[in-house]
Amino acid sequence: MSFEEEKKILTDYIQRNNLKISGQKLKILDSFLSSKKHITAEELYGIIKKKHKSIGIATVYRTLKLLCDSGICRILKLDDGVTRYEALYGHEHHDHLICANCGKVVEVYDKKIEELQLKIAKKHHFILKNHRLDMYGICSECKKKRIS
Amino acid sequence: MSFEEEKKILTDYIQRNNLKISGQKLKILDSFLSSKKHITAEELYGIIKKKHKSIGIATVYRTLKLLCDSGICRILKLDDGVTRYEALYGHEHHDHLICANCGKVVEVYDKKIEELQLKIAKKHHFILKNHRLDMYGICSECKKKRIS
DNA sequence: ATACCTGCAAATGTTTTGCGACTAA
DNA sequence: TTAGTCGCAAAACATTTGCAGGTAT
Repeated sequence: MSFEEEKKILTDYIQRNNLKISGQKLKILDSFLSSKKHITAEELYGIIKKKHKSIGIATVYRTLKLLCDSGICRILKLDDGVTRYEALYGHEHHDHLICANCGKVVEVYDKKIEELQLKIAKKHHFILKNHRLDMYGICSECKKKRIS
Repeated sequence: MSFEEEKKILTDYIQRNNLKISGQKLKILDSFLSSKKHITAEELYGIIKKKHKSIGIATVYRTLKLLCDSGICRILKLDDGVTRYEALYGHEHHDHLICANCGKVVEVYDKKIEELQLKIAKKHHFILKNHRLDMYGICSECKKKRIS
């Protein structure tokens, strides 16, 4: 896989902010983009460590923060309390439908809900920047298993 | 202030589960209900410690968990990463409009949004249990101060 | 009496930071 | 050359747990 577009976003951001590119940053970016959605720092660290044994977890944390700052990903906190990171580029805004039993996450989008949020914000004189809508329920598979 | 209703909920829950009432639990309940909304364990601990110097923070955590279990409050995690607790009794469901600059939280409710969520869940064959909608923006005061 | 509860301190788990050596620009 | 970066270990936090003594039922 090649992630030229994200790489460009990152290097542009790095140059604009007088930072420096490095093999570690690119490797972390690559592993992050190749990974499943909603990955934790520890999970990503585990993946990268296989190829690049000497890397430190501090570098993973530092780079994930950099990726967020540059707009490549965003932080996602669900109710389990662990911080996860979600790729943003080429990934339209969406909300989450989460199975409270098996943890499955479905990404959903509803234009009307988005509009209603803008309306609410306007009513309260807020300039809406972003939002998070996480819906918790029981998915059909878990429902069948009668676990709930 | 008296919080007889919440006290009853708690003592009922305690009796049903063969637990024991204690001065600490009641003091923590009282301080929690008297406090501002969306309090953290540390903040609550600070408040209680003024009156009841010997209390331990472990007891605060244990009691907040008990309050959640008994339905008096619920956990609320915003993007700042700290766990907050929100009173539920006499407090209908609502969503949050949060100022990304000053941290102000406005509680909002929109029936249509609630309905649309049920519809989305249904479409994906989920039984919706609950949800969290947090909208982040800039409030009118901060907007005026041109901080954003 | 018997569980449960408490405060304390230690343990845990996650994320951040200080540091000396290293490296990109 | 000179910042920024790295890996490491230590520190910083938030939260949980083990324990020995105390307390409600």
